[in-house]
Amino acid sequence: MTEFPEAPVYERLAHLGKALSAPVRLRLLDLLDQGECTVEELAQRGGFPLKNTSSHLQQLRAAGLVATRREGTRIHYSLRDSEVSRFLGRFQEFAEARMPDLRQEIQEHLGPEGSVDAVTHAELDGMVERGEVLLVDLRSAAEYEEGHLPGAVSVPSRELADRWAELPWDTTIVAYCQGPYCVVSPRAVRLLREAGRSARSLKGGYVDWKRHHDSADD
Amino acid sequence: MTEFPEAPVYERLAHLGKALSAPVRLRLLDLLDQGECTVEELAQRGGFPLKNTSSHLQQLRAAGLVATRREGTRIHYSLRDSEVSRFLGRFQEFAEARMPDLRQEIQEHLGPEGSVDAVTHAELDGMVERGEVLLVDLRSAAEYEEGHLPGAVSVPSRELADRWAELPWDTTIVAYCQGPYCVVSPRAVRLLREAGRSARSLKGGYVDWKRHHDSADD
DNA sequence: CTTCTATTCTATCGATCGCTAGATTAGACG
DNA sequence: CGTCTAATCTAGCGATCGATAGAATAGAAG
Repeated sequence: MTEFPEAPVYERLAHLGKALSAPVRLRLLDLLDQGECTVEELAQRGGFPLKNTSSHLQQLRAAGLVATRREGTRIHYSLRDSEVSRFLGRFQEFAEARMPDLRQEIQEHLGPEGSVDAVTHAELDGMVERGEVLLVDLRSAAEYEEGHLPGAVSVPSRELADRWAELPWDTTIVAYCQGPYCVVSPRAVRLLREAGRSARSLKGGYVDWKRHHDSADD
Repeated sequence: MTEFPEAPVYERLAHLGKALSAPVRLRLLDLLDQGECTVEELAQRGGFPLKNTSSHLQQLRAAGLVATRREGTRIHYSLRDSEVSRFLGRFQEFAEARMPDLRQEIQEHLGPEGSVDAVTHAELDGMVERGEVLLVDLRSAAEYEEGHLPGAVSVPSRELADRWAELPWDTTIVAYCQGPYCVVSPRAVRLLREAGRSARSLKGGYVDWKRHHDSADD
């Protein structure tokens, strides 16, 4: 390995880069941004093998990005503080801004409902003020309990197909799911539109909203 | 490799992390933050083999972090825009904030003159207003020409030992070098203090100053 | 103390990455 | 057109990393 005077400092800096250099770890961080989770929950939600997940989490811990809390036999992981969440937001924003293939990949992954058609935070604020919107939280009941947008109704995506008739017809539905790369809300919007409803997806999902609203408190 | 639904998106995001996961690349980015450079200059300043440097630079280019400009037979590299510089600043700040071993390493690397004793930007602004400071740029003449703090005098560190007597005795000397991890200015401050001068190092060096002053313009 | 569960530790394999050295391209100069 | 220089491309080696499976730990429950 090449040696240069400042090497020790840059090697430690590179630890942070390494922590952010594996797709699995980036996904885990986004999952943790939903709220505290056990290793098992993370493995299940992310679709990773358990042992693998554990190992990645420890790397994230070594980089100072996540914290652990023991409760009985379970270990709960969470982002170490809200700064981590904000940093992740900036990291993703920065990456999207200068990697054209990433932007394209996101477009393809989400479809138009999740990207170009999505409601921005500024738009949402205006719509909420004018009372012309119903916020629908598509995540699991557990995730909704951990925290959700003010005024949002919990309709887990699995139940949406059976329950969309309950939703009022006189307002636009703005649906959101976990985060900016989650396909759930774009899909739900497509379903609702096919049912003749006025529906849009919230840009960035819950995570992105939280990132912009944690700055003040916490 | 583990496959999960959002994998393609997170794989691309991980490209950015990978770009930031090698000490050499992080050093190159900081060097480029001084201004445009040819591959050869970078290799020389960083102390890396030329071919190695070229290869790393191309990875940075693939990640959208640096841009190239051809001029005759030489190729000049530079940060792609000032956003990159700001992002790097945040990356380093974030890493320092949550990796205790990194902070410690920096302390040891720079000594007290470069860390705890250093002048912050806010302090410097006040000192400049009151006219009680002489700014000394310790970098090479070429780097000084590329850009420097307003009012700074160029005294390349090699010449300092011969020229410190020229510097006025009635003001505090604030010396700066390339960046936050550069040992040049702390060393210079030590030398000047041993010569009975009132001297301090500028926290973060030229790069850090530039990062905070490019936000407005550019 | 034993048993059970959640998680981590250890060892191994294959893939990737960084470093090195030789061959090659792109442009400048005579 | 050949020659020179700067930089990149290619191939090979050793080190590291991620995935996997078996062994081991820490705490809860009996």
